[in-house]
Amino acid sequence: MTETAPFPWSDKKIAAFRETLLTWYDQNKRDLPWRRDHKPYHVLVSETMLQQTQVQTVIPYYEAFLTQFPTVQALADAPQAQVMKAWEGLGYYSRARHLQEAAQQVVRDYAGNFPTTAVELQTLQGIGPYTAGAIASIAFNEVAPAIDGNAFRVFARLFCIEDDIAKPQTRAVFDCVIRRVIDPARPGDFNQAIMDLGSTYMRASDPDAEHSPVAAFDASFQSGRVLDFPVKTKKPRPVPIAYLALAIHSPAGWLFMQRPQTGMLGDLWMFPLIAEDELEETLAPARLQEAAQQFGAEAGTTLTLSDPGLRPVTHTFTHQKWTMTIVQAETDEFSLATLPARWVPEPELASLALPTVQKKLLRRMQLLKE
DNA sequence: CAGGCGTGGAC
DNA sequence: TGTCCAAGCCT
Repeated sequence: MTETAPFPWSDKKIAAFRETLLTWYDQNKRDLPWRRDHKPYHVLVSETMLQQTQVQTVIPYYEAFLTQFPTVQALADAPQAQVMKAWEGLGYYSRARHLQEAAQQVVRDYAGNFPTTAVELQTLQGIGPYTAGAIASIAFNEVAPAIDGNAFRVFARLFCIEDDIAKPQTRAVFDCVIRRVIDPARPGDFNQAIMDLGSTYMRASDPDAEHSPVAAFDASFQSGRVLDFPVKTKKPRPVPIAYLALAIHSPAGWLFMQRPQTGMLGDLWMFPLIAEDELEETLAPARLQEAAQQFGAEAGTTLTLSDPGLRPVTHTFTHQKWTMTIVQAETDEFSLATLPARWVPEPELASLALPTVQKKLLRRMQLLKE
């Protein structure tokens, strides 16, 4: 479809689509925790967790998060470490930091009452065009599209839209189409119905377009090209990276470092890592000494290597594949340098926000169950 | 704009 | 094991 082509659906067809979609939704919508009410704070928390994350994964995190931080005020006032801990294992950790920042913005700039328009909502940290549209439509009945992966896929199929959804500029094409079709009487339900459709009959893999309630409106189905849509360029495969993970133990516990706020696994705690390409060969004791000195150990500190036999741990991220060789060492406690580092006794491991990759290391060392 | 940013499930 | 995917946002 080009920008100059006339809109392919008549007003009558648009009305029929809305009726069909919403009738199906009213009878078949999933019973999800965040559909119990339409409070903007609840919508914000759920939509943030749902970014690039499946419903099944989010449900327990959502329940626990709202128990711990029941109001936007409570989240704004909470210690940041507590928020990161609540996010542990969910991934994309900047979402947690941004979510709390947004709560603080609402408290500080809006006296605790959420702004009610998509345009204003987008000024809050972590809220982009999708989440703003979702909150505005669901909580405040604004006629605003909420264009996520489901909406891209559903409308690409309904209209056989060939534009590459991986390109940012494509959003405008879909925004234009959806504004034509969205039901102005029930924008929030319309957006959620599209998502339910996109996760059932019109899912990415193994779709069931034949039995879809909107099969009659589905141009890709009518032309036998369901799997040709949406058009989306593929992402590069993960780059392999080899690390040594330094598991340094003293009577005070294990040496952990807090990762920088920006970048991967920001604010979370891990063993110090050394990229293997920074090393000549395997880790000589002298190199371990050198590394320990960076954390504050004096030159004479004795480090005894232990348990060299652990198999490496692998962990794949979206864009990197890590292989980590664990180097365990025993030492006397030394005072840590200015780095964001701590000695962590084993009972306190549970109170730190640890990424899954760190938990894998601990499991391999049998310091964590499972 | 392109690329960075996690994790778990499905196949 | 590899590959792709899932209710995106930030820089």
